[in-house]
Amino acid sequence: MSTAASTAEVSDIQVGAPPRRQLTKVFKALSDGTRQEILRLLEGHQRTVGEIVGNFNLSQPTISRHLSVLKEAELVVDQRQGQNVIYRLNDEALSASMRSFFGQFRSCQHSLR
Amino acid sequence: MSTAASTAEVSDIQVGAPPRRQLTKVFKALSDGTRQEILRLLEGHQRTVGEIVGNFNLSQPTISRHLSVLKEAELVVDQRQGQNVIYRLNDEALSASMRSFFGQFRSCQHSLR
DNA sequence: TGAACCCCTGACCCAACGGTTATGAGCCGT
DNA sequence: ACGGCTCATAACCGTTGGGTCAGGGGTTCA
Repeated sequence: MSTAASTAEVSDIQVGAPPRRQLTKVFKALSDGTRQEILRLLEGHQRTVGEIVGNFNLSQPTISRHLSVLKEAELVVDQRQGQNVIYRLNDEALSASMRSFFGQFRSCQHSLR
Repeated sequence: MSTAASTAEVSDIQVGAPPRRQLTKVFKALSDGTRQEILRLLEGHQRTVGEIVGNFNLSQPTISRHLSVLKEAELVVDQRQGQNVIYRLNDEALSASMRSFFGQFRSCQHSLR
């Protein structure tokens, strides 16, 4: 038992951390350049779908699909506001996913606070 | 300018950070459960292909292709040793990718050292 | 109610992905 | 040189993924 935790024997997984299936969803969501770009757009600002579409040379349905993938991965949150639907980053989920995956690797723990 | 760097005005991108195309490769590589599992196997130990195959109910060629995807993403490094080929984690690339992507988001910067 | 706007969903197409089997290349032992 | 072991690659197949266009549901305003 090298790095044994307190009570549980196999406790690689932190409490409150996303389960593995969800983590795979997250990486699938991040594995597309357009979706990465969308996340960058949402950093800081919340934006309507139309605003997001305006930043790409892609059709509105295509962006809508990307957004639903990001929502499924819980990386973004949407909220209806009149005619518009506003998307914003789900900050907690983003950093939780990051910590839960990369925390498994010694070389990354150095970089985690 | 909260965490402004020295000279450059727009320096979201760290020096020595992987370019975006490479980052997408990394997330694509991470977006498969088997490949995530392989990385966990390689944490700490280096292993031969045969040892890795022994941990899955998948054929040797399948694992071999997964390994080549991970290698393309520079998440692992291989090295011939006699009959065997030994794979090990590429620690630097892993943590560099993590920092370079998640560093873009305020909510994640809190967790980065 | 109806028109206009914003966005999502369905149906479809082609490319990419993950799995398989078969085969071959590279390295050892005898 | 040969046989056996390890691993990678080629060819193939079904599924998933990302794109399009067409259409429809929700909301606002007159």
